[in-house]
Amino acid sequence: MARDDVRVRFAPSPTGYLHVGGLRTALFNFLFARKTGGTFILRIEDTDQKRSVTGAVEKLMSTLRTIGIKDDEGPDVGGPCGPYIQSERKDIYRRHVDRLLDAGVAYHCFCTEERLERLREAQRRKKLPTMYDGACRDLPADEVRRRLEAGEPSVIRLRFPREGRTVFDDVVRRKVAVDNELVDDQVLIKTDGFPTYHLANVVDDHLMGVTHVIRGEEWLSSVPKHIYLYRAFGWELPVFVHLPLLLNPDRSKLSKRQGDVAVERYLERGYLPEALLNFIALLGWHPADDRELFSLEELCREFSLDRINKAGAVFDVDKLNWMNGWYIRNLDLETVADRTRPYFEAAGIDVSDRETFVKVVAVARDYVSCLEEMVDRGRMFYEDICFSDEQRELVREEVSRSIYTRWIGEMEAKPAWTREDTENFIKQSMKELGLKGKNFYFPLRLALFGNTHGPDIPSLIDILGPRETVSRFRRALEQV
RNA sequence: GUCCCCAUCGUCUAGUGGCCUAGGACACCGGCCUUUCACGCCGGUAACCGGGGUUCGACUCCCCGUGGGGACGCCA
Repeated sequence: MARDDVRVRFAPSPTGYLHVGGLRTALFNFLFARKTGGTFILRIEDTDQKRSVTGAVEKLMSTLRTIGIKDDEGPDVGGPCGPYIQSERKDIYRRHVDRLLDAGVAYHCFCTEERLERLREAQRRKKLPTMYDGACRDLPADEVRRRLEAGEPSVIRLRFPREGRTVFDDVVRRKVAVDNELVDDQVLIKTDGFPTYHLANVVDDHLMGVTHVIRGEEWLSSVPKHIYLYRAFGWELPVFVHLPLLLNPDRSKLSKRQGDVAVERYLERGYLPEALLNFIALLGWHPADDRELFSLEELCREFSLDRINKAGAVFDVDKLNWMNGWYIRNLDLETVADRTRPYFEAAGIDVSDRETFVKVVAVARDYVSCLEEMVDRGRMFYEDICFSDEQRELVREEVSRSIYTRWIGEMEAKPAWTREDTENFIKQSMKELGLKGKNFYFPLRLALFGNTHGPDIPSLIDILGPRETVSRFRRALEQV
């Protein structure tokens, strides 16, 4: 299977955002191209004018770019098979459908949408399969010509054979068979002159030299139509690879209604491209061993079509959160700081003191599963602490006040204060005040950090610096 | 309703007839580490949908059920 002329494509429709299922399809295509040394094509399927959203193509490409999936050919980088936007290829489809018309493989249909709707309704009532009844399938040629010339709205349908059986191979499901009589006369060209997915997809895949069609399982049942088109044109079939669906927690097809499906939403909240890609690669695919932390380069090396799963996969946000947290904790600290910075700035926090900010990130990253959460784990280093009633009670206790007073005295007496000084004085003051454990540490952390739980005291004082530390003790002492 | 596809812990999955007393990861529970929480480390609970075959032997192969999903649009 390892051919060096592999050509695959990701062909999204520009709906305004990138669906996580789409990202998975894009990723698998990309990985297969990289693995085989093939070409990854990006093609925009915008043949539905009603669904077209302005700016969606640019947004889609920018999302793909930030996530690290780069196309070898596409609307942005060009290539020998352009244009890569289907709305700019209208005449190509028109030319091809004429060939089908001439060969009698397609026909004009004048049925109105209302008639079709009534037809389907009647079929449903009679518990029959819902499909076109072929009313216009055998219209006399002169009648067709007359109605066309009269300007009557029409579509062009595929004249699908009514007997026989279509059997085809799929890399994931092996053999799939469908009785031809159950395959509908699919509309190829709509009233507005635009092609439907089925026509555009087959024509473009052939013209663009696509060797492997890797896409979601929702397309499996329309493969017979596509195969019939390939044969009608006299073209070689691509290899079909239908990926298992991504599912909601209730196991229905992953949809907006049950959580976030827009990749942009995850990116906004600080899910790292590394984590998103790693996580999504494991949905429907598994490496040969038990590893599950992979960089994109490693995925490119390990990926193979024969380890793709058949069953649908639930998109488990819990595991994504764990994996994203893992990346936040294990990626280079400076890199994480760079990527975290915009979140603090958006919250109006001045983090221009880089050295301090990196320290904040270093302690905060142990607590979060996405970058957005870093702000709540780090803002107390930049903002005045606000105590709850319960916390204020602890701060006001005599022991607490004695700790603060003792520390202020010690720190003000010393011109410089190091981390080592903190460590030493913790021991010393504990002994002096006769305190230990939580009785000592909770009041201390509360005054400095605003919470009894959190990073260790030396880290807190290291980040705050002696001046701010002393002033926080004073503020604690002022609590009434 | 019709057709197609699928079926191992709650979830993602390993498993291609004996290596399975069914492995890993997330989540959950417990322990350790630690001044606390978190991180980390260690351990635990937890699954082969059911019934028939085939076979010396089935999680693995076949059939039938059952369950789930997808498609059935002049959407992709």
